[in-house]
Amino acid sequence: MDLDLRKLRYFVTVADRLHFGRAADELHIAQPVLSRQIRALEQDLGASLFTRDRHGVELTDAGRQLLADAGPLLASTHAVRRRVSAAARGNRRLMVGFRAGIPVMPAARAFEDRHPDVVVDVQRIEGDNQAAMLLDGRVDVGYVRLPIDEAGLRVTPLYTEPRVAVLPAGHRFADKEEVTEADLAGEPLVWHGDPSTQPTKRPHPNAGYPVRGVDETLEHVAAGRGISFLARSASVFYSHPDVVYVPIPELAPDQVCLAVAASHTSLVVDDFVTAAQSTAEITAECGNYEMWQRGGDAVTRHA
Amino acid sequence: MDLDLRKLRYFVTVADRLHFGRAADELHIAQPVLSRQIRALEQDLGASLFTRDRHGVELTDAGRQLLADAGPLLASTHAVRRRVSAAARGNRRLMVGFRAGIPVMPAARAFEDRHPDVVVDVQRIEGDNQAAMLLDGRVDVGYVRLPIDEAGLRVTPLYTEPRVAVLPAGHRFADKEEVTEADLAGEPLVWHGDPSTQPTKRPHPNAGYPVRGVDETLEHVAAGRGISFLARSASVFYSHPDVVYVPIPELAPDQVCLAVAASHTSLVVDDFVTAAQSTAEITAECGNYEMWQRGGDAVTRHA
DNA sequence: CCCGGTGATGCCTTCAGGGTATCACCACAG
DNA sequence: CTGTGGTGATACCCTGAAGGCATCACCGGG
Repeated sequence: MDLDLRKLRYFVTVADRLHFGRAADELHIAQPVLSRQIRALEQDLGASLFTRDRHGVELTDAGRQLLADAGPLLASTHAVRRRVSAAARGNRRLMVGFRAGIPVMPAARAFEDRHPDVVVDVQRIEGDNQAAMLLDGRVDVGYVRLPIDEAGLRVTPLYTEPRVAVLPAGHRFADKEEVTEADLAGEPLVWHGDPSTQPTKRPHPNAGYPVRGVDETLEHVAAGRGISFLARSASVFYSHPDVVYVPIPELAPDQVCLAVAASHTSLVVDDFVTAAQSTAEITAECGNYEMWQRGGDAVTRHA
Repeated sequence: MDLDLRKLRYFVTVADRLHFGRAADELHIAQPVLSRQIRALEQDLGASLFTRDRHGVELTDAGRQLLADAGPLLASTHAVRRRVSAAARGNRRLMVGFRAGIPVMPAARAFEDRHPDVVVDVQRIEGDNQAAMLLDGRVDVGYVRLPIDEAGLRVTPLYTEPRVAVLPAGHRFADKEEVTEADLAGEPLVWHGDPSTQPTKRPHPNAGYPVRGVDETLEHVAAGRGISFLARSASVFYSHPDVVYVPIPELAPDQVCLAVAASHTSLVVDDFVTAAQSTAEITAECGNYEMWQRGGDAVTRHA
């Protein structure tokens, strides 16, 4: 009758490993049990999920579909647990995640004016975990930068901001007023995020070094392992003696959005989204936040 | 460990009825079983969900949070079942839902050019079921009209279109070129949708008659039970001898969006969204779809 | 003070989920 | 050609949770 989430979790493990024995090992159950559970799941769904021919387990079309759906589904069950526990503790906290350089406090203050009983917590998130943090409920709402996997999320565009190139101090373009993408073509790239989550979408197809967070980016660039790109506002908060920032106006601007887990039904969250939208308009248009207005053109709001 | 969806479904029933005995009856299980299952769920979540004091069961804060989350979660499990079954049948179909008057075929044709192997099915949806149809997978993608409960959905705005007032033939404004909201203030309203799903958000707070679909709306208006409002394009497809349409330019325009279940991860769906966005731009701007470009006053009237 | 209706408890049965031992199959080394 | 290692499937048993039935504890209204 109801989908069995335990079997679904087992399925995900088998689908990842494509090996019953090792999957069972990881799940700390015996292999025969796993075989039976998967078969039961197949019977329940009325579809075979794996082809077990000689030497090798392979996903069927149905299996691929289930694997694609299972992740968000399991994540949202975890999110439900978190939210219920929070509500049971008489939760008056809202966890707001943000990528480096995005100002959270204006929206938080506007929000706390309307909800004096709710405490806003803020927490840094990174490109490689921003979606997961939202999906499993570790943050209620997140200021994210594109690209992001929208599956399971409600994503509201806020504004865009130009990007800067991050170059080692001795770089041949380090003294330029600005650079173009063509100038830097062929340079090895220090890219932001885990290669398994965002293998495409990087500005250059070059091999390079995967990093987490702005600090690591700066260290790698300073060490001469490559160059990188940052949203301009992020560059304001981080500096390194052996690194320089050079505007690269040609590069597509960084898009800042507000994201909420699609399963997250809460008036409090909705109110924060509203507050964030109006304060984003103010920061973008009036520039009462210094770093937005630093040099160059004002940040443009994204339609 | 894993959330138990059976218990969750039981919980939803109890939370709806606020009565263990009747909930058990509806679930076709014995009442003691239900009591134990709910208690087990409370223990599993580490939170009490109901206050069972004398004469009445009441939801706690945690229970309200769980009730809000449980619906989308259970719906998405049904959606997963549907999608897996579809994939197992070697599904090459895409079910597209649409509200009355929204042209689907341009996007469907553009989509089928890119996916000759996929058959696009279209299906009418209504304001009171548009979200549910998407959430439980009965349609893969939906052309919806706002307002819609965005929980569990990814909603992409497409365009807006003006609305018309729907008046009985003998109405005092039936011969006007256009009317304003103030003109019609105080008129009883035939509103679209189930009162439990959209009790707010109607243009007027008047009492009125809930209906499903455009046909019923016209019947009620023709019978003199009230007036109503429609997107202009919807009015093109439906006529009634005793009903006239009058433009009401002042009223906020109807917003047409494309919605997808947030849990629905599929390249095919993403491609349809892309196709819909570009064709929406074309229909809105170039007017190769007649009814979109009809001049504001060219709305059809029926004496 | 009893009575009807509520949800909770106690006890039993059934069956799904877990374990161990083993089989059937196949590639490959000797 | 045959043994061997490694794969997933099958057989069989045990435990615990879900279900049913009977009953209790509680409380408001005659």
